[in-house]
Amino acid sequence: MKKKPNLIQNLNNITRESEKKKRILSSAIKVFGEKGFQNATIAGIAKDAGIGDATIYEYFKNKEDLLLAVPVEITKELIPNINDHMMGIKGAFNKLRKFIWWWLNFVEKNPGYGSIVLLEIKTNRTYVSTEAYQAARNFYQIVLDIIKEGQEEGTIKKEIDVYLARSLCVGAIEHIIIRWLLKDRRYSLIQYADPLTDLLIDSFKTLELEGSERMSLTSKGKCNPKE
Amino acid sequence: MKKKPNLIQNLNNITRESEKKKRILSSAIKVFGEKGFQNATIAGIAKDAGIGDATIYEYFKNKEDLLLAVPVEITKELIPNINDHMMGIKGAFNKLRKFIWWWLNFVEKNPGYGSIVLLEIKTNRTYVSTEAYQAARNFYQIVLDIIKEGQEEGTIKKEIDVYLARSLCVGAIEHIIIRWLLKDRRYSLIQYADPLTDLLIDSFKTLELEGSERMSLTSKGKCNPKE
Amino acid sequence: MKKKPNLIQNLNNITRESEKKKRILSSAIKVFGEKGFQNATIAGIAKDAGIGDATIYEYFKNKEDLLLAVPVEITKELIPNINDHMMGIKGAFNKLRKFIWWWLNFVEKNPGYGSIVLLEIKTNRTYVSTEAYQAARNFYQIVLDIIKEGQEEGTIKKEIDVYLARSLCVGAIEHIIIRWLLKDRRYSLIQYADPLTDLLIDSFKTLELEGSERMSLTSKGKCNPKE
Amino acid sequence: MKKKPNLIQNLNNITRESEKKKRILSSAIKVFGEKGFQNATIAGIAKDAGIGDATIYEYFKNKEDLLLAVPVEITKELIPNINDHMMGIKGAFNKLRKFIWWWLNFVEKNPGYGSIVLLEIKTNRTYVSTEAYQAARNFYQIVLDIIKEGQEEGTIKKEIDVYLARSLCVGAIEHIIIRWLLKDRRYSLIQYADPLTDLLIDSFKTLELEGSERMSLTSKGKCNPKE
DNA sequence: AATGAATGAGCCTTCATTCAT
DNA sequence: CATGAATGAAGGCTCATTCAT
Repeated sequence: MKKKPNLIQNLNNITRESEKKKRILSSAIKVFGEKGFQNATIAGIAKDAGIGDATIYEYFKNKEDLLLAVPVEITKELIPNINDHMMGIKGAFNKLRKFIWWWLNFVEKNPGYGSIVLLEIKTNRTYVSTEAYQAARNFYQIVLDIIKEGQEEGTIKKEIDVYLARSLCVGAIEHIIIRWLLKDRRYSLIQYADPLTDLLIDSFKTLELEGSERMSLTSKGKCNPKE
Repeated sequence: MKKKPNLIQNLNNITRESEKKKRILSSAIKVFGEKGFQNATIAGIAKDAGIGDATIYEYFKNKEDLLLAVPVEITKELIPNINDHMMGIKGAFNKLRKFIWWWLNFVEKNPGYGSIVLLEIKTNRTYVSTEAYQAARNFYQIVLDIIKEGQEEGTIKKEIDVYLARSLCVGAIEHIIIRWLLKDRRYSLIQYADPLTDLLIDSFKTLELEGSERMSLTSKGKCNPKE
Repeated sequence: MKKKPNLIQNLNNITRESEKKKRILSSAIKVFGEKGFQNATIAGIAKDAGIGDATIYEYFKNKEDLLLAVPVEITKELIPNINDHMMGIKGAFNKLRKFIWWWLNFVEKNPGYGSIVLLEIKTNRTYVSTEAYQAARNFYQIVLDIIKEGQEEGTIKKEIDVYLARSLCVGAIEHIIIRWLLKDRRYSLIQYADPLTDLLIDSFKTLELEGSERMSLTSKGKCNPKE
Repeated sequence: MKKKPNLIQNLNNITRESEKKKRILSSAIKVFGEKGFQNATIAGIAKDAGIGDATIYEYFKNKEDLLLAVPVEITKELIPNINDHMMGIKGAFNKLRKFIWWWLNFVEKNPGYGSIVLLEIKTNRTYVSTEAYQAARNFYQIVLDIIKEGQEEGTIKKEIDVYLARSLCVGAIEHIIIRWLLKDRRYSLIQYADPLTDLLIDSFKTLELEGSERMSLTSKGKCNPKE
C-alpha cells in the first residue's frame, strides 16, 4: 500500500538495504555519542534515522548489538583509510607522527565515534570479548607495527617491550582524547599531535639518534643537537 | 538480639555510625566494581552489607550519590597515604617510580575501587563536573608536582609542557590498569611499574643525564651508559 | 492469534484507538471511584482494562494525568448532553428542576465518576489550578445561567447574589451526593430532586409568585396556596 | 541522662502527658491542614512538635489514628463552645444566623482544622464509619435542632424534611468554606454569613411570616412588608 | 521489508512503623 | 517515657523488544 516496488528498485535492493543500515549506524553514532549507551534509546535513534523503532531490529539483533556494530563497521573503513595515508612515509617516527595526527584529527571530526569507542566500548566489562572490542583494539595494531619497524630499522631501542611502548602511545592519545570529549571540545585536538610525538620519540629512540634523525622530525626545532 | 553490646562498643558509638557508612561504601565498591553502576542494584549492595535497602538512604541521597561518594571518601585517605609513602624519597624520578608502583599496587589490591574510578566515573559525561570526578583527578596532581620538581632540579627538560607530560604518565598508567581490569586480572599489575617508569624517564630526562643519574634509577640495569 | 480482524474492525481502525483510550478511562473511573486515587494502582486499572501496565502510559502521561483526564474527557460529553436535555424547557425553575434531577440521576448511574469529581478532584489542593478542576466546575456554569435567566424573567429575586445562589444549589446537591457516595448507596438519589428543588425555589423566588407559578412546579402538591 | 525528673514533675506527669499530646495534635492540625494527609509525614509532624518520630506512637496508634483524633478531640471543645455562644439567643432564625457566623468565623481562624475535616475526613470513604467522622458530623446536629425548634415555634414550614433542610444549610456552608480553603484565602469568610442566612430563611420560613418576623432578622432591610 | 502499538520485567525510592537503648 | 536508627513493603514508571498487519 505504501510503495509499489518495481524492477529497478528490486535490483537496487541489496545496496538500498545497506544504505538504510548505514543510516541507522549513522544515527546510532550520533545518539550514542551524545547521550551514551544507557541514556540513548532505540526510539531516539529510530526517530533520528527517520524510521520506525522495529526497523532497527531488522538490521541489528538488539541495542547492544547496534552499539557494537559501530566500531566493527567503521573500522572496516578506517584501517584502509589510515593505511592509505601511511603510504610513502619512511621511518617509524615519521609514521608514528602521522598516525597520531591522523587519529586525533579523525576524532576531532567524528567525536560521536570517538565517544562510543572510548567512553562506551573500551570501559565496559561485558564488551571485552566481543568482536567490537577487538576491532577497536586491532586499530592500534598499527602502532605496534610501527614500533617493531623502528626496532628493526634501529631507531627504536630494542630492549623496549613493544606492548608497553604501545600502551604508552595509546594511553597518552586516549587520555588526551577522553579529556577533550568530556570537556567542551572547544579547543583543537590536533595541537597535541606534535608535542606528544616528540615526547614519545624521546622515550623510544636509541641513544645514538640524539642530534641526528630527530632534527628532521621536530617541526618546531625544539631539539637540542649535542653541539 | 543480634549482638550483645559491650563497653568498648559503647565507647565507639561515635565511630560506629561512620563504620556503618564505611560498610556500605565497602559493599558499594565491591558491587559497583564488579557489575558496574547500571547493573548494580541497591538491593544487592544492601544485601552485601548485611543491611536493609532503606538504610542506604540514611547515609546517601541516592544510588548516584553513593557511587560518587566512593572516590570522594577514599581519596581522603589515599592522598595522605601516598604522601606518607613519598616522604624521604629524593629526586623527581625516584618519586615518579614510587608513585607508579604505589598506584599500580593499590589498584591491584583494590580492583573494585579502580573499576569505579576508571570505568564509571572518569568516562562518564554526567560526572565531569562532580566533586567525585575532581577528587579522582586531583589525585594526579601529585604527578604534576613531581614533574615540576624535576624541571626545577634540572633532571626533566624545561621545554616540556608539564600537562602533556602528566597526560603521558597518567594515560599510560590508566591504560595499563584498564586493560588489567577488563581482563581476568590473573597477571600482576606491579610488574609494569619499573619498565613503564624507565620509558617515561627516557622521555622526560634532560640529555645531559645520560649515563649518570639514570644509572641509579633502573633496577634492571637496562640503561646504556655512553661508555 | 488473539482476534481475527474483519472488515468492520478495519473500518473502525481510527475509532479503535480512541476506544482503547476510552477503555482505560472507563477502568480508571471504576477503580479510582472505588478505591480512591491513592489506593488505586496502575496495575489494577490495567488489569481491569485487560491491558498491560505500560499501555496506560501510551495514552496518559502518568497516574495523576489519568485521574485528571477523567473529568476533562467526560465533561466534553456531559455538557452537550445536559444542554440537549434542557431544550424545550421554559422558565428558570423548570430548568433548575430538570438540571438537579439530571445531575442526581447521572451520578446515581455513574457513581465512579461522581466519586472522582467530588471526592478526589474537588477537594484536592493540588488540583485547583488544573484543567480538570475547571472542567468539573464549569459544569455548574449551567446553574449560574439558570439563575440569571430567572432574574431576567422576574421569577428570581434580583437582589440575590447569583454566585451565592449557585453555592446554595451546588453545595446542597453535592452534599447530598457525597453522603450517598460514602454510604451504601442503596437508597435512590433522585428522590431528593423535587424536594430540594422546592426548597431552592422558595429561597430564590420573588414574593409575587406565591401561589401562582409554583403550583405548577411541584409534582407532589406540597405547596400551600394562600387559602 | 537528658533531664532528671523531680517530685513536682512527677506530680505533673498526668497533665504534662496530655500537654504533649496536645502539642502533637496541634502540629498534626498544622501539617495535615497544610499538606493533606498523604503528603504529610510523621517525621514532619514530629519535627514541628519538637519531638522524636517514635514519640507520636506513644500517644497515637498510627498516622491515621492521629488524623482521626483531630476532630474527635477538637469537637469535644467545640460543641460546648458553640453552645455557650448560643445561650440567650431566641428564635430559630436568630440561632441559625449565629451558628453560621460562628462556624465561618471559626474556620477562618482555624483553616488547618477546617481543611482536615472538610478535605480529608468528610470525603474519605474509609473514614465514614469512624468516630472521627461522626464527631465531625455530630457538630451539625446543632443545625438539626435549630430547624426542629423553628418548626415547633412555627417559623419554619412543618412540611419541610428536616434532614433535607440541614443538607441545604450544611452543603452551602461547606461549599463556601471548601472554595475558600482551596483558594488563596485572602478574602473573608464571614462576609457570607448574613446573605447566606437570608437565603436559607427565605427557603425555610412559613409564608405567614412575610413582613413580620423577618423584618427583625435582615440587617439590610431587604424584606417586603405586606402593606 | 517496515512498522508502531503493546507490553512485562525490573528497580529505585519513600515512609510508616518498630525496637533496642 | 523518649528516641532515632533501621527497615520492609510496595508501586510508579521506563524502555527494549515483539508481533500482527
